[in-house]
Amino acid sequence: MMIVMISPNTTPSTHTSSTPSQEDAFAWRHYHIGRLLFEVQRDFQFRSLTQLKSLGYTDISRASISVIASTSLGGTRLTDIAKNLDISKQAASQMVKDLVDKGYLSRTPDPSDGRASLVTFTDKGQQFLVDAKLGVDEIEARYAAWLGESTFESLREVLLDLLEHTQANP
Amino acid sequence: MMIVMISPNTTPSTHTSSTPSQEDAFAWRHYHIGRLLFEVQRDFQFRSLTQLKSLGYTDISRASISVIASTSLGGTRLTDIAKNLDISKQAASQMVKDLVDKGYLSRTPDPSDGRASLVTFTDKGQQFLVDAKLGVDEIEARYAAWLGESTFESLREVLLDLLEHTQANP
DNA sequence: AAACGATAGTAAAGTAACTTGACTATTTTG
DNA sequence: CAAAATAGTCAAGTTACTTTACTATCGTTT
Repeated sequence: MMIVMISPNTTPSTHTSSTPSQEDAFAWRHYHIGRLLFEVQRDFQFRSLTQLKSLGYTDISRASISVIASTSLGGTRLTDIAKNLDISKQAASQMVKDLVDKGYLSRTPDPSDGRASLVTFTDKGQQFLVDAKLGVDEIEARYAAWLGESTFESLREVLLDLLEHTQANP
Repeated sequence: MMIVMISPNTTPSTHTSSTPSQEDAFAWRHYHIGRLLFEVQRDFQFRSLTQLKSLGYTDISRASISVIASTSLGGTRLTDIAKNLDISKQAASQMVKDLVDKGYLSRTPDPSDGRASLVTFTDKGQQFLVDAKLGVDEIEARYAAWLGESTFESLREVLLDLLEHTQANP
């Protein structure tokens, strides 16, 4: 499979004709890949959270979402959540406790290890996932409309490819 | 100008042959654009912070970087930093105070407005920007090596294009 | 089988990065 | 010029963490 992405048809930003200023030497600050990723990611997060609030999920924060995203339907150990989010076990414990109190998650003893317990979704938690997908789909449709369907899908694949490399080379 | 990005040559993930499970209905969780952006962005942030620490910048946090990124060389008002980061003026004030105490930023009265002051870079702050670029360049080179130069540059342009749309449609 | 180090998790206290509410000093608007 | 808006501060509270110290279970070694 080969997906071809045509980049936006902008004129190259050579900056040669305009008045040179001190800022030019630091123009990279505004266009480096980390910043672009950050800004776009933040836009997505904002839109998603706004949608969730409009659906009545007013008790869900960014941190909550990151914990929920680290929890798989089959159940996930606290330690694995902590590792995945790169936070301490205590921090993960507190966030999970909060989401258990709010009714989205629950904890059951791990049958294969007496020390561990598995964090799982409650019915409410699974319903949250279903509802969250509505917002995600809407945002993706919006992005796809802006970029074009094929460019958007290619963006997804390139990010996935990049992610595989980053995970293989920590 | 037209840049063509060839997506990674992966087999399409149809998931048709493997054992269907409850997880399949929620597989979108792992591949939606928000998550991919988040994970890649976090990788970038981690590598950048690691590099900065190795250069001796042990007093710079993620939040510090976001404030520094919101400050322009010509000087930026506190209010604008707050708006840009979508945090309260008080939070921005505290973060700026911290970076002033650490010697990266300074505040000068705004000649055009008696209420306002401009946040600017000290020499140490400008040196930080120069040093930070080293890490950014290194990470970008790494990403480009993984993706291919043209795909990487196209990724940058697509993100920039997307960002323009998100900013135009808040 | 007892001892030992590693692992899963908790408890409690402290810190970083915020928010909210109340306020002052300027500036802009009508 | 009065009124409303804006730029910023002060103080107190909250969220999302970290650090230090600890218990319980597990796997391994001898």
